[in-house]
Amino acid sequence: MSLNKYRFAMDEIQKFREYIREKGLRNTPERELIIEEIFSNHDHFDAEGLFLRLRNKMKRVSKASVYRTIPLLIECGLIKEVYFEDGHLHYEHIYGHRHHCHLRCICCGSVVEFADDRIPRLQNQIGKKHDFLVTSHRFEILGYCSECAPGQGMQGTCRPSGRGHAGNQG
Amino acid sequence: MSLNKYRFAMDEIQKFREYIREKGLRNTPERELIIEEIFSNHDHFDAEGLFLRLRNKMKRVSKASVYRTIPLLIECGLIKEVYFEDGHLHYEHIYGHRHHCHLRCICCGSVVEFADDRIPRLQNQIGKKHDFLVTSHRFEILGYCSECAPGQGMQGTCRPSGRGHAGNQG
DNA sequence: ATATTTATTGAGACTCATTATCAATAATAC
DNA sequence: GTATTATTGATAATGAGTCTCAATAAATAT
Repeated sequence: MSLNKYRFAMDEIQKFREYIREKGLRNTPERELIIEEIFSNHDHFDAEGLFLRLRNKMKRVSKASVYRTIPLLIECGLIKEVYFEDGHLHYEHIYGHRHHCHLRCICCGSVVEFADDRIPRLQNQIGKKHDFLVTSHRFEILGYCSECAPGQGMQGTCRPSGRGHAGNQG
Repeated sequence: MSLNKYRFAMDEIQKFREYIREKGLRNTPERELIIEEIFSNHDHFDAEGLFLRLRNKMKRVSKASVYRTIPLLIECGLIKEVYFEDGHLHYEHIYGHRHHCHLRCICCGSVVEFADDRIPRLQNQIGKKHDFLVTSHRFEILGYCSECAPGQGMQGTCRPSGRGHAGNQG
């Protein structure tokens, strides 16, 4: 882990500690290990994978604690859900990503991140119109990546989407 | 079921029959019962609820058949996934809805549909930019509805989100 | 009509992600 | 240091969704 990354994780741990204190909860080494692990990597992750990464590094944290910590991190805004695929949720942490959305291949599952200034504007206008206090949005565009586009021959590599079906959207 | 609604469902069943034929599959009364039930109602639905609705109307269709039919209906574009909440996916059928997105209250779970002409345009521009053949999108705005907005007193009615956590998004 | 082929069905077993249980432990407040 | 009580880990329980398999029934050919 680079010095930089470590410093970033420290900032996030600090934010988490404050949140915990405000809620009258308790700070624990297990929770800090989980946050450090999340912020040591910029990829999307899921609960099981996170648990295994910790275990492989000999950080003893139970699966139950991983599952219990994720909602706390969501509540304090350090991570967010990005999509439901293969029967479970996938998350990402907020550091070092400007706010962005996802373009996802419905064939091979590959994901491209994108950002567009018009999206937050749209979000706010629509929220105002319907009298919602908007906190966030999720914009996901689905289709075929260049590798998987029909008629390009690469379709054999596409895996069927697993449990929960990540299928088409109108 | 009004005459009108019945006619609509027939159109959809027709579309489904063609899809089934093209794929070399077989049409069955169970599948037709499932489609009729879906199109008899304009609300969002989930697999379990659909199964129970059928059962309450004494239409004998097994849960397995419900689960097996849903992906077929997604593939042929008659229904689509709208969100993952309370540990499972929720769907809607396409009839009588122009394409729209959802504004969802992260507190009480209420959903408002909205449509905006700028969204499909955005989708296409972004798809082109990243060399994706776009088929669809899902734009979900999260926040607090007017009933649940912080500082408005109604927060006691908010239910915690269940399994899978429908929590905040950046 | 009848026979043939094979997709579909239903019941229930199974998988696997997530949550609940509970006794032991350990943060925090006093 | 003691009391209070949130948290932990191990594991049981839950529940959504899938698989299995023998029986059934569409579609098609005869």
